[in-house]
Amino acid sequence: MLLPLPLADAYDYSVPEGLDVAPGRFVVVPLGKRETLGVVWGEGTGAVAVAKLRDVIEVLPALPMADPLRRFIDWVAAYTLAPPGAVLRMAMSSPSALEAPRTELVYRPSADAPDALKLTAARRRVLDALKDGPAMPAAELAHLAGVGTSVVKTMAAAGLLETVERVMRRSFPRPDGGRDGPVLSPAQKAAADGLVESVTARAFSATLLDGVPGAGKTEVYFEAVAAALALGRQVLVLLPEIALTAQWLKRFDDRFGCAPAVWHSGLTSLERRETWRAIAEGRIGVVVGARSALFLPFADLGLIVVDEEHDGSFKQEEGVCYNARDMAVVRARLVAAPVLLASATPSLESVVNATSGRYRTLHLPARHGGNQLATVAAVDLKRQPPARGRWLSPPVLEAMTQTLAAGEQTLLFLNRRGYAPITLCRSCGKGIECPQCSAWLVEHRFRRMLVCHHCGHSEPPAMTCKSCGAVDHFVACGPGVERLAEEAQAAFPDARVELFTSDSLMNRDEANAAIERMIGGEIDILIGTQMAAKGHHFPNLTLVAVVDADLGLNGGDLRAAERTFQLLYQVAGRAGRHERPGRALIQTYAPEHAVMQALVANDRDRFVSAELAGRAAAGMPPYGRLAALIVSGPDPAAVDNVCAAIARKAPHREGVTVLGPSVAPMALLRGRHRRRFLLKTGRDIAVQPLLHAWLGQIGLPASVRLQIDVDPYSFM
DNA sequence: AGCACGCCGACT
DNA sequence: GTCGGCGTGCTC
Repeated sequence: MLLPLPLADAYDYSVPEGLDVAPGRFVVVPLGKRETLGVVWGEGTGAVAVAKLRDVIEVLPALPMADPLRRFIDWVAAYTLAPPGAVLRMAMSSPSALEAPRTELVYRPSADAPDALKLTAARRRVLDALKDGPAMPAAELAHLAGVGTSVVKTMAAAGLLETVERVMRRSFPRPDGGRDGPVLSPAQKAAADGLVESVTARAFSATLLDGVPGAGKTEVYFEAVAAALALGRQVLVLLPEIALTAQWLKRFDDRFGCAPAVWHSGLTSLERRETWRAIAEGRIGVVVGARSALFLPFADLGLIVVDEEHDGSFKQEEGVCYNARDMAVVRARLVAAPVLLASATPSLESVVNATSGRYRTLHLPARHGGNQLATVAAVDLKRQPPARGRWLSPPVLEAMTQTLAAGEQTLLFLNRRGYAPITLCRSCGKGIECPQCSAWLVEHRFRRMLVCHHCGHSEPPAMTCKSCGAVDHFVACGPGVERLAEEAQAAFPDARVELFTSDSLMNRDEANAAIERMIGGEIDILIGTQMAAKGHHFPNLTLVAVVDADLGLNGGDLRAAERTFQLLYQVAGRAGRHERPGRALIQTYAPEHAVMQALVANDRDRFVSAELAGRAAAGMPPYGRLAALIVSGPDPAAVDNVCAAIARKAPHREGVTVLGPSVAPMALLRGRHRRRFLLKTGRDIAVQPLLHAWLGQIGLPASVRLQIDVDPYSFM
């Protein structure tokens, strides 16, 4: 039995006579003093003494976990070096879905109905209400017939009605794949035909759909969704959580006549349970979800779409470290279904897979007469700096003035929440730090709090400096979106300025309302973090200003340039997506940087080739493999001891380099001191056996954790 | 992940 | 004298 716990292996149990424990069955087993759920994984190994084995308590009536999903769990565990049970846990995210579903009593006329003439008027109305209709619960029936429930109950007692127990299930509307889609351009049509073909082939294939913003990628993959629905198969669409917006759902509804099932962290336990079950029973046609949806128990998965496939949020960096984009390809292979990766700025990994022929590529050029790409210009902050203590440069202010005068909208993009990223004491020069992390506390004026963006610690702003005791000597340094809003409002007192961040908009409804206000023209200047930049189309938005384009380039990690390019390309693409031409202004201290040059020249491909050449020369992904080891614990000395042991046993092999230990950029996180190793190997070396052999020899004190991140995305 | 066991500080 | 804090270790 595999238990959804971070145990090294499956556990063996004895099976009492008469229990059906076919592989995949969900079971309840004893574990220590408690009971836990598990899944039958296969025959026991015999490694545990028979005397130690305990009996399976119960086999649950739930549908068994399908073979491809079990193989997927094993595959992910083997690849990420996570305990298989930890991966299983992600596939059992709604344990209550395994319990026997709740039932209700419903009433229908009994077969031997007596002479209707002998009935009272009330009783006749009850029978009329049931005529030709479905059986229904007493309350509903009584309401419909205009009687009390006691009439229904006595009729049942008298044998006029009979009761049936019916399982209560939430019903999900079936998206209609047969509806006519929009008229596609010839290029869209060609791409859509290619995708439909791979869906009907009912075989594994991987396709990269590469198209500029506004080229109509969604419409194209909706054709593939329709084809899968026509075959009666299920579809999974993975989106970055932030891009799962009301606008996306509306487009889906317009195309298929109803909403898809959604899967994300915000669902209630009831929603999770009903959705999970309906997916397992094949009653749901399309699921749109964040990365965790990859582990849902699809009955008959016929297509996986990973939209915005380059997005870093597909990478999970805690617990089981996996990249949902890559694992989606694996899952598709195991269920023999096609997978589609879509992006306007494909990841370098996908670009290489496409050019090597592992993925098929479909290109979507910009549509004729359709959306014009914004013209992008860099503002050199060395030559045209903002006024002291301000963050908007003269060219940006000038462009905003013109845009306002034209009655059009501006987006100021700054990927920094809060008022100011650092608060300094003017007297001693020290910044206010998080007590648990090596990070500055960020001032949030909106919430009147100092907040750590890494661990969630927050404290009210103090008057006295903890370092030197100076009173009221604090000064906010650097811009956050809240401060930018203040500046924009001061510069344009008559403009309607609004903040669009996860702090100012507490939930989905508030965010949707803000989007509606923006679309409805009730906002002149929108100020936002990447939340505002992803997945929204604002028809009257014609100016985008990137306030600090260099932000993502600092730190200089492997993907800094790639990430910055992808983000800014996407942000710039927000401007002028309809009839109006748009422009994007990018404030930077490094206008000569390859990222800025590529953005200004709108030359994505040249940037990608240059970046790939650099990666190839350095033996970095996608041309080499990386694995990160993060050693952490509350006691730095204990952490260093473990690091020393790891370093001593480091493999010495051709094509294998071990870097570290080094103090992690986030040297302290949630009170744990952190050190990092980086294992770098050639593409042809399997890192898992290497890591297994290496780290298997390391003994860990209980307080020290060793996290393995195969294919790391960030380097914090 | 739970849950117990175990060894050191403030309470009836 | 105990209650209880969470570090450490085990569960087929």
